[in-house]
Amino acid sequence: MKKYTDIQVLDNHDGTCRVCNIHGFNLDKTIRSGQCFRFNRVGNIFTIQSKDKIIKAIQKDNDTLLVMSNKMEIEDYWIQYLGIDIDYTGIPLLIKGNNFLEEAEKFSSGLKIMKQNPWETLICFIISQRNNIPKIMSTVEKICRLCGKEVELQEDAYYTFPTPEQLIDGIDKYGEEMSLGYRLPYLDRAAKAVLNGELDLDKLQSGKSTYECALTELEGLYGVGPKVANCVALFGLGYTNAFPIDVWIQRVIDEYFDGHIDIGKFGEYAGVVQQYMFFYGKYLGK
DNA sequence: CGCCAGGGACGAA
DNA sequence: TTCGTCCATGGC
Repeated sequence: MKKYTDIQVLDNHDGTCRVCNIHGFNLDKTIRSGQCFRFNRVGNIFTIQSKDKIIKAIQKDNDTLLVMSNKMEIEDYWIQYLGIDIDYTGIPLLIKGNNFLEEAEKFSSGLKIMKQNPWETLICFIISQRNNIPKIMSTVEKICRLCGKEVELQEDAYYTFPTPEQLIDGIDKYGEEMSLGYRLPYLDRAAKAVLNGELDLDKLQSGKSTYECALTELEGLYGVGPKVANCVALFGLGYTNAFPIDVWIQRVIDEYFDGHIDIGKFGEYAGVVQQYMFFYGKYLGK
């Protein structure tokens, strides 16, 4: 998969930067397509958090983003995090002739697969089980508030995403108060596996391991099945071929693909196609 | 294989 | 107001 090399970050010297040549990247579609759960939108201003970092971002036009952060952090972290640098021009050829996918691609244009922090992605998608997006977001916010550290931005208080250690301490301290339900032991055991070195998420990233290897490792965790493992592989580990199947995707497959889809032909873009199906299918569903 | 387990938000009825 | 459903998984 090709990467854009001409994206420019221009410092406005007022605490903000302009990110130019973003090749049609759409912030709203990307953030609100159900990949990430730590954001807040007021009008066209998105506040986005990852680990201990935080930005405010506004889409100015098709080719420009205004981001409140420093140039280095935007270049080294947020552009990759938001998936702005990945070129999807190979997709139209792969879905040619399939009416549903062509419509979905049109509807989703500018939506990118994010490259989130693996640990954060794992915890968020364990929490996502059998929950809807508003509930996932409030639960994630809650574990950050209870277990993370307070940080301030423009006189507002925010909370960092807890480290494995902080999460374990928080679970000991607050337990059921965290309203995690049956997911509580899943989170506890995942955090302990990372802390004691049993699970090295960094080594599972694309380029350092394989999709099959990563999936096996993830599914070995208590409370992690194929759905969550594929979400972590796709949104956190960089395996764009991962194809998580949730109730929405299953509904789309049943309704528009006669109950079966051959994802092999989408190759490394399978996960992107899946996200188009999710985003468009959910829109059609309501 | 089928069923059940926390819980809370949300929309349909 | 009640009821079904929501980006699942493990235990039985």
